[in-house]
Order: sequence, then structure tokens, then C-alpha cells
Amino acid sequence: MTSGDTSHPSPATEPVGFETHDHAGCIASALAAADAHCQREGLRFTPVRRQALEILLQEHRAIGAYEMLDRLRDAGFGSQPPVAYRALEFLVAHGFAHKIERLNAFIACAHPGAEHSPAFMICRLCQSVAEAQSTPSRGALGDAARAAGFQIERTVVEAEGLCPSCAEKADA
Amino acid sequence: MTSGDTSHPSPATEPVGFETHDHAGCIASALAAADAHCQREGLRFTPVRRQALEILLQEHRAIGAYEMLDRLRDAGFGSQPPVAYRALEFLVAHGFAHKIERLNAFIACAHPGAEHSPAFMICRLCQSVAEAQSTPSRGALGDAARAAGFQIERTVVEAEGLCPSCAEKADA
DNA sequence: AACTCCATGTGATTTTATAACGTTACGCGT
DNA sequence: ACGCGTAACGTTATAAAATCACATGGAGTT
Repeated sequence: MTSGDTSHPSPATEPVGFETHDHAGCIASALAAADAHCQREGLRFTPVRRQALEILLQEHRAIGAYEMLDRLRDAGFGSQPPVAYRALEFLVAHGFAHKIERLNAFIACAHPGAEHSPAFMICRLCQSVAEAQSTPSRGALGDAARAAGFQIERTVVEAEGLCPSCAEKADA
Repeated sequence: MTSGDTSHPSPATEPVGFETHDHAGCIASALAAADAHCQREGLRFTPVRRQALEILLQEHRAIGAYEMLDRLRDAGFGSQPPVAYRALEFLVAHGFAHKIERLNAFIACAHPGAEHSPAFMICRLCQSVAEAQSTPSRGALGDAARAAGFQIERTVVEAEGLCPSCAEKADA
């Protein structure tokens, strides 16, 4: 991930995962948005929770609960698993982060604030993760659910494969 | 693809999971199919592997590795985790079973033999699981992947919600 | 101040998964 | 049939992921 760019032409509508972008800016704005959202909703955006989100945003990749725990401990918070799990649970519950089931890991939401069913593209070589949108009600799964009378409440959509840059290397 | 699989637009409308069916028959035929497939491919369908598949077929629901281990031990096989994990790994690798990431559990494939990208509907109340087809290349995810230059190799598609019968109970 | 609610911190445990290693069984060429 | 190489099996041990249970403490309310 290069870190030279400062201009971010279009906000949060595309696959924000395999491209370079304004890191400091996205962290700051995401934290601000989370702040505002919690204010509005009467949620307590406590120090651990804020720190956890900041860690996810800084990494900009999926990190496991125990890696998060290490970071939180380094930042002066508790050192037992529930510390990390509770912070992550909060972030996920309110849409600030997502769990990548396939990796047992967590990543900051790339489309904060928006109601959405996320879909992820996971590179099996470099482990990078990009978030896109899925449309559960459309497509084969939606058809099957309607046909079966199944009420979808939540979806996990994760694609594993090669990101552009790893695919290029693999070709060579 | 199988010989019988036509490429019509909506292959996903046989939800084989929330309906009653000929249990003994489906077990026998699935085992026979697996036998044949292994024969053809030169795979070793050993006793543990066969027993593991039979267990999955009998249950007809997602079961965890340690539950599988219990059953295998009861059947006279080894009693340590790798026994179960290896059998399951074989079954998954060759398409006889799938892992439900959301549940950390495994289920027999409902469309044995066919090349497919499975999608699952998981009832959050009764834990039943139905398998349908997904069409990774179509839909929002496929679009996003193409746009990003991501090469999809495998997809995890899992919907969580209410199965028909639990939805009915919940309504009442 | 007393109360309640929720968040935090900690120790302990459960559940899920893999590493490492020796032994056995099979597949195959001779 | 014999020996060879590989894959499968079994076991011990350990790692990784997640949860339980309980005590403490702070923010807001009454």
C-alpha cells in the first residue's frame, strides 16, 4: 500500500480496497463520522471503542481479535480477550466494522454510515480485503430464499481469490 | 458441470433443505455417488472418510468438527481432533461436504457431483441449513470484482434468517 | 447520596484448529 | 512377492479463537 497520494477524487462508492487513498484523511473522517453517529444515536463511543476503530482504520486490513487485543494493551487498555471482543462487538453491531468470517478477523467498514449488505474480496496471497456491496434480495440467493420461504436477515458474502496486483505477479 | 445441468438462468430454485425427503435414499445414493466419484478420480474413500460422510448425511444439518469427532470415536476410529479435521478436509476438498463459515460447522453437499458455488440459508432459530446455488460472476459481487480486477476463485455465501417453519411460529 | 445501568477489567474455561511425529497401509514398479 | 515411496492414520501436545462469570467503577438519574 503506497502512501503518497493526498487527493481522493471520489468518496466511498467503489471498491475501496485495492487502491491507494488518503489514509490519514479516511481515518479522521471515519472517526468523526462515528463520533457524530454515536452522538446522534445516544451510543457511548468510549475510549476503547474509539481506539479499536482507529486501529482498524490504520491497518486497513482484516485483523484478528487477538492482534487487536495486543494493540489495545499497548495503548493502555485491558489485556484479556473480552476487552477486544467487546470493542469489536460494539463496532460490528453499529456498522463501524465487519467481521470476515472466512478469516475470523475484523475490518473497518469502508462505507460508514450507509445501510448496506457488505461483500468482501479477499486476496489469498497478500490477505488484503476490499469491501463492495452485495444485493442479497436479487440474484440466485434471493430467488432461492423466496422460493423456499426463507426470510433473509443478514448475509455473509466473501469472495476469495487474487487481487489485481497479486494476479499480475502470479502471471509473470 | 454435470451432464444434466442445463445453463438456464435460474438454477437456484430447488431449496433442498427445509423440506422432508427420502432420508435413507438420499444417504445411500450420496454414498454411492461418492464411491463412484472417488473410483473415477483415483481418490481413496477410506473407512473414516466414508463414515464421516455418512454421519453428515444422516444428520442432514451442520455439525461441528468435535461433534464429528465424537461420532467417529463411537464408530471405532481415533479420538483426537485431527481425525475429524482430516476427514472433513477431504470431504470438503472433493466437494462432498461444505464448511459453513458462519457456524464453524460442516454439512454434506446437497448437490453432489455438480460443480457449483454453494450458497446457504441458515435459520437462526432451529439451526437448519439449506443449500442453494449462487452465481458469483453475476450480480453485484461479480461486477465489483470485474471493476476491481479481482479474480474470484471461491465464494462464501451464507444468509442468516428464518426458515419457513420458524418464521411461521414467530409470526404467531 | 443512593440507585441503576452499562462498560471495563480480570481470571478461568470452553471451543475450534493445527503442529509435529511415529507407524501403518496402499500403490506401484521391478 | 519384494521393496520403495507416498499418503493416511493415530497420538500427544499446543495454538488460536471465543465465551463465561464475577468484581469494580463511572455516568446519569432520582
